[in-house]
Amino acid sequence: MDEIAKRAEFGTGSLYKYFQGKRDLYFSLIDEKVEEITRLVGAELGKDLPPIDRIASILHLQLSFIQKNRDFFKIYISERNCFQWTMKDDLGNGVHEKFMAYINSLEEVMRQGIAGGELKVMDPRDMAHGFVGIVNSFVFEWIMSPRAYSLASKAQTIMNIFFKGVRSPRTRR
Amino acid sequence: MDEIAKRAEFGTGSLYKYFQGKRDLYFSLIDEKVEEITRLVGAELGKDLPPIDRIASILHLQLSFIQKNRDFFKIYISERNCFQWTMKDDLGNGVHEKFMAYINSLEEVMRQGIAGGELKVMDPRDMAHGFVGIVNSFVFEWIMSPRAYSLASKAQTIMNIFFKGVRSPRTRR
DNA sequence: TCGAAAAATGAATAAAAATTCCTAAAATAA
DNA sequence: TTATTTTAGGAATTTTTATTCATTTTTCGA
Repeated sequence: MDEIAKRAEFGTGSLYKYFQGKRDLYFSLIDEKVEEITRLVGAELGKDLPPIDRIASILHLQLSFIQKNRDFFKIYISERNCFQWTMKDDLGNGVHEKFMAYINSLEEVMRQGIAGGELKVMDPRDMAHGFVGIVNSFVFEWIMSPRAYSLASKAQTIMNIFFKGVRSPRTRR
Repeated sequence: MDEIAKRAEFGTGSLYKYFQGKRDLYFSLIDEKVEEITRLVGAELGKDLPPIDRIASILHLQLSFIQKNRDFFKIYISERNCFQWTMKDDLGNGVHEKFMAYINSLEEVMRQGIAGGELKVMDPRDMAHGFVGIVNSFVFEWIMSPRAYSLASKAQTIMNIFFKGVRSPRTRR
């Protein structure tokens, strides 16, 4: 808290005027950003697009948001998986709930894609998990790396793997 | 440390006979398990199999290992992404290096698959990242959930998404 | 069985870090 | 301008938790 106060050019005690305590401060920051990306994705979902384009546009949205907020995502990624916090009380729970809401929206998009015949008949929740998994992995790699490339440039690769798979067509019976 | 000692039925001080300190204890445990799975995967890579079967068998190996060590992976998953530790010193670094070695092996398998024509021509590193991403996502979901299903049962789904993608064939031009 | 060496113990210590709270500064109203 | 309320500051306090170390217990060879 001393260090945060110093960097923010505040007195240590002043932090406690704005936040209940350390955890509250921490989760307020997380929540603010999560709220922001949630709103953006929500707006995108409002548009009437074919499922595949919808997924593509959500993907672009996310990648560019992450690229613009790289320091935040360094924290968020580790947070999302940190059970110590997540489990303990409702502060962490809120973040987890927003992530679940996101998965649910994705699942719904997948369901529409299946209904419309654009996507294979498969559990839409599994599809959603597969998708976020691929995305997370590229995001994680990008954050860890010395960032010599643009994250957004991976969008096409992600789409290709997720929609078309990596197996060569000529091996298909 | 007091709590660990209590649960392990040791005196607090005794822990310091076996470990340098808290971090050393922690990473020793992580390292032990990571070593174990690394050995198993290494043995599997030694076998002479076609790339796709190879990936399938590594996947099965991993999923059943994770299923058998669920409490450990609860910790490991959050660890792998926790920059606070990872960055700080060489204890955490060791774990990260072993993960990278795993990615490198996967990349090599992908490369062979491309050379043999079974897999599409695509950056093999991207392929490797896509694969671990999908796997991680299902593992994460399984660990978080009340575990009403077997993790190993997701193997086929993972293989399908990764190799064949989710787009319905009939939409392909 | 005895005695020396090794191992275990946990209360005491030290270090780190969160929170409080009293004082000082700033803002606002009369 | 002065009085009053509100906000900021940071040293002091409290809490937490890792580590130490003097003491006890166990082990094991003679």
